[in-house]
Amino acid sequence: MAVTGDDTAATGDMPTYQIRAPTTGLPQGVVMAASPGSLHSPQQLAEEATRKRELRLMKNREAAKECRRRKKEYVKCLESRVAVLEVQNKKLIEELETLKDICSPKTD
DNA sequence: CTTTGTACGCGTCAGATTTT
DNA sequence: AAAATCTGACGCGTACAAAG
Repeated sequence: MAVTGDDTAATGDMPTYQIRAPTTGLPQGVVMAASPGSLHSPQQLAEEATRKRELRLMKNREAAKECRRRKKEYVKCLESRVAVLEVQNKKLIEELETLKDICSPKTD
């Protein structure tokens, strides 16, 4: 598969798929921590840390899904653009050949 | 039927980028 | 500057087709 570093950099065109969504709501019902000031025991602190980590993982999980979805869409866009350009290119080549024929000096 | 190769999606981490 | 968000890379599991 050979995955080596940057991709988009080569072409220099802005990856449209990385435009940010206006608002990122939490996936499922996520309750914020009860005011951090009210935590004391190492036990509670550990639980809080675990909760924070789980929340972060959960958010990142969703973010990754969304990121992949956008990228897939972006790739589809590029592919259809390629298809269009290929057709266009073919037509231009044909036209060029026709014009060449018309303009070529006759040998009689 | 089993093995092998390939494609795909997922969760996670680390680092870059953007927002506050 | 800190927090939040995004994304490339990696490893893992699953599905499926082709080969043996």
